[in-house]
Amino acid sequence: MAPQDRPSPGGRKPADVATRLHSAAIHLLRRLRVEDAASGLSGPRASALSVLVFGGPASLGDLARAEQVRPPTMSRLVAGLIKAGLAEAERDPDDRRVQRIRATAKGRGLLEAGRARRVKRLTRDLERLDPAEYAAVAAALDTLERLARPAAS
Amino acid sequence: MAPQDRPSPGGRKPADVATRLHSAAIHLLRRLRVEDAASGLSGPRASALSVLVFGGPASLGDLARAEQVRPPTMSRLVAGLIKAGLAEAERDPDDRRVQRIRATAKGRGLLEAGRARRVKRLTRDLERLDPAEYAAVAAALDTLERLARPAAS
DNA sequence: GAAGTTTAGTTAGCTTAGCTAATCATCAAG
DNA sequence: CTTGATGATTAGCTAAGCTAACTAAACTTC
Repeated sequence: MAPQDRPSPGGRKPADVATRLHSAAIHLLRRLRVEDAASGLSGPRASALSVLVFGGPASLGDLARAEQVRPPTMSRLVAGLIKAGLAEAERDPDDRRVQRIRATAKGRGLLEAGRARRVKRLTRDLERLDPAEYAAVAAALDTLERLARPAAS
Repeated sequence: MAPQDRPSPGGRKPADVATRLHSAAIHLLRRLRVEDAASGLSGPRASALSVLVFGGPASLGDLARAEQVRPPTMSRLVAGLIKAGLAEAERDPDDRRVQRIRATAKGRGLLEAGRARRVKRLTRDLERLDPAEYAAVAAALDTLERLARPAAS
């Protein structure tokens, strides 16, 4: 392993911070994933549904792009969501090639419940931090959100 | 977007911080995932290989637990890695039921290259932050790593 | 306005990844 | 030496990913 690959525990250089932040995000989500089994929703379906719930109605192509997946894949994913009563689709009257897909109340409810379980667990962990640590996380949030935004480059 | 979906922008309550942190982690990784196509490794394989590279040799059961996957799934995943020359396995001499699986030099190289691409992109983004934002992220790192650790509860 | 081009989605057919159930092999206890 | 427990594999299914090829609708161009 080359020397610069060691994240140098207290490293402040951007490459070190990036390495550690990347790893922390992976492990944080992996840990929270344990809660997902309870929802009955597969990962890809939950993820697609969340785009509909938090982003509002979208076309199939929009969804495919958002999920970084090819149109045929999203086509079947959406078909599954519709069959399960979690989403519904109608033809756009202005351009009858496109579908307007949206979450149903049932879909919204299921997704919110799943997300609530993950967030609840994370909330408990945050409540156990000492005040200084908690403040550090809270203070970094705005920036983390900016880094997470698609146009962050 | 429904009103309750806005996580109360300046929210400092643990539940708000948890919601925003959760969402930021998801979107951050989704954005970095764009870099993964170049590695030629599928997500699950890359993830399993990373456990071997960063955690050292492990048994098949260890890997399955780490990846939150059933043993048969990991069995096939490992078979794929071995066939591709990225990992190798040998029987544990003390208990010949268990396999000791480890990454090969080729596997390590491939994984490091992929991770390097993701980290490089994140590094560029970090370098564009102004000093105060950058400091806030760096200051939160230790705590974020603690939250990400399996035993964080 | 008919012909060609582009764009949105779907269908067909393949591979990979996930699961459960059943099996094999080895180890540990009695 | 049998019995039971444990690590891993095999068999066989469904879901999720892909590419290639297709349909349908909407533009463009003459």
